[in-house]
Amino acid sequence: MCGRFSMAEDFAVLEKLFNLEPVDFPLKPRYNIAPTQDVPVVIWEGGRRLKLFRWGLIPAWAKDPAIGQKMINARAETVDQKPSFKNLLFRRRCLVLADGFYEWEKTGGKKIPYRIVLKNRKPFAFAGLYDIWQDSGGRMLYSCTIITTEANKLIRSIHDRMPVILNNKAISVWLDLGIKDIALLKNLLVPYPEEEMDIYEVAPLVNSPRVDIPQCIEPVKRLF
DNA sequence: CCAGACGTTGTT
DNA sequence: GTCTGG
DNA sequence: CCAGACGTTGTT
DNA sequence: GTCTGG
Repeated sequence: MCGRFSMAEDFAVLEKLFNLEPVDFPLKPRYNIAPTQDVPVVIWEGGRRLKLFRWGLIPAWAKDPAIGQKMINARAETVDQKPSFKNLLFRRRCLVLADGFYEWEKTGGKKIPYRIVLKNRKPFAFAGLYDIWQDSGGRMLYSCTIITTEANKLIRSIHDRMPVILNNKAISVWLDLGIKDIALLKNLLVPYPEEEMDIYEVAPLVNSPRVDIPQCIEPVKRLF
């Protein structure tokens, strides 16, 4: 699963790396992003546009936006079958930008946080879906979900699910809403190669969603 | 037909 | 135990 | 995802 | 909106 991640990179770097249209708002570095918070996403609007959407998908038909707290992930295996996601797969695909994500290893009564990054330490893109919800006053609320798949060998050591990360080629396909071939799209929703990733233990201070400081992404230093 | 749910994860 | 808030 | 709250009444 | 259960 993916229930927490980081995105501390400057937007200028993201512009260059992902070929974005000029970004006209500042991005604060985030070391511990939790569900219900705004996350940087990219959608196609005559170019790759960076936006901030709320994490936790609130479907257009929802009466209570609280449902979004349960929709932080969508399973790749069933995303084309679930009523909540099926249509979005064709109409509202997005990227969610990150530079690392957290998974917790649960053994016995203990819970140890780990951070997973790319070996090249560059930001990357999760495969996401979004929707637009309107409150009673007609105010639009954009929200998104991150697609998950089975864990690769590296991550399987602590957890059996991981978010889908798209390489450059897959990013272009995912953002092209002209592409509606389900098989083609689902082929993108696979585990990222473990040989291109690193994993390391971090301090439990990351557990609290209120803590959003650089120490969240630092490796735990052992005393021996 | 209408009513009611619509999700994931982990654990048991 | 389960739900809500971050 | 984890942390933290979880209730009512009446009074200010 | 769309699917499932009754």
